Amino acid sequence: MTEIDIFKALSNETRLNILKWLKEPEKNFPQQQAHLPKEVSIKGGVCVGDIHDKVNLSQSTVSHYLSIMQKAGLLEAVRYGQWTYYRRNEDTIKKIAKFLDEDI
Amino acid sequence: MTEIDIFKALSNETRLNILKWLKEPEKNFPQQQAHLPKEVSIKGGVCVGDIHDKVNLSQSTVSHYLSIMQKAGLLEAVRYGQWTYYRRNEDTIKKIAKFLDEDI
DNA sequence: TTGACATATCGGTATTATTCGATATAATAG
DNA sequence: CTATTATATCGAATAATACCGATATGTCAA
Repeated sequence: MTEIDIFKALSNETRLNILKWLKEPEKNFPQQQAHLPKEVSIKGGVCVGDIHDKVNLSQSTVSHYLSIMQKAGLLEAVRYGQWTYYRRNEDTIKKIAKFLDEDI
Repeated sequence: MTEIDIFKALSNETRLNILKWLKEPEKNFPQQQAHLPKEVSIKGGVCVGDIHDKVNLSQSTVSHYLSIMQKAGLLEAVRYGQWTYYRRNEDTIKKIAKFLDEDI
């Protein structure tokens, strides 16, 4: 989870798109959280399948990309039943924006 | 010169270091601009050889790295005689910081 | 307990990045 | 002109990344 890993994770169009889409999950994933019961909410989280549906890549590639972004700290994963919900990790995103602004 | 190219250029320790060093050229390159006559000044610029001296990589690799950063828009090159002086392109650096802050 | 679904991982191939030494080019100094 | 110095480019080896399809794992429902 170094700056280098973060920049590497950002060096790909699809991964950048996913990060952008997750800024407005309700808008970009209308079917969002359909699997979750009423009383459970994973704020900002979208499951792998829904992300996969928006991307013209195989399921394994999407899963791999999400894991790259998670390892870089850009996303966090919350498992609910058979689904994994990914959402932005705003802390890291802020941190790297600050790094770029102040240290580079 | 897309955001992707910029993030790729930033995804390398040496290149990141060069960018940081060029923030304070006088401090990091004491021999700086020794080849330039008194009346010529390339503000913030450091020649390839001086950068090469600070890096444990071959001359061809350093030259290649500088060209990657230039193509990404992070650096600009000014030729003076047989030397090429590279300096930061603050416009692009600001632009990418803003992009990360606002669009990601 | 079996089947179906969601996700992760594995093993492979194709492309791209890293890095080098050798050589080409360009400018200067004699 | 020629030798020297600075930088760029070329060609090649190795490592990393981008994908894929197949399979494993984990969860739920019947």
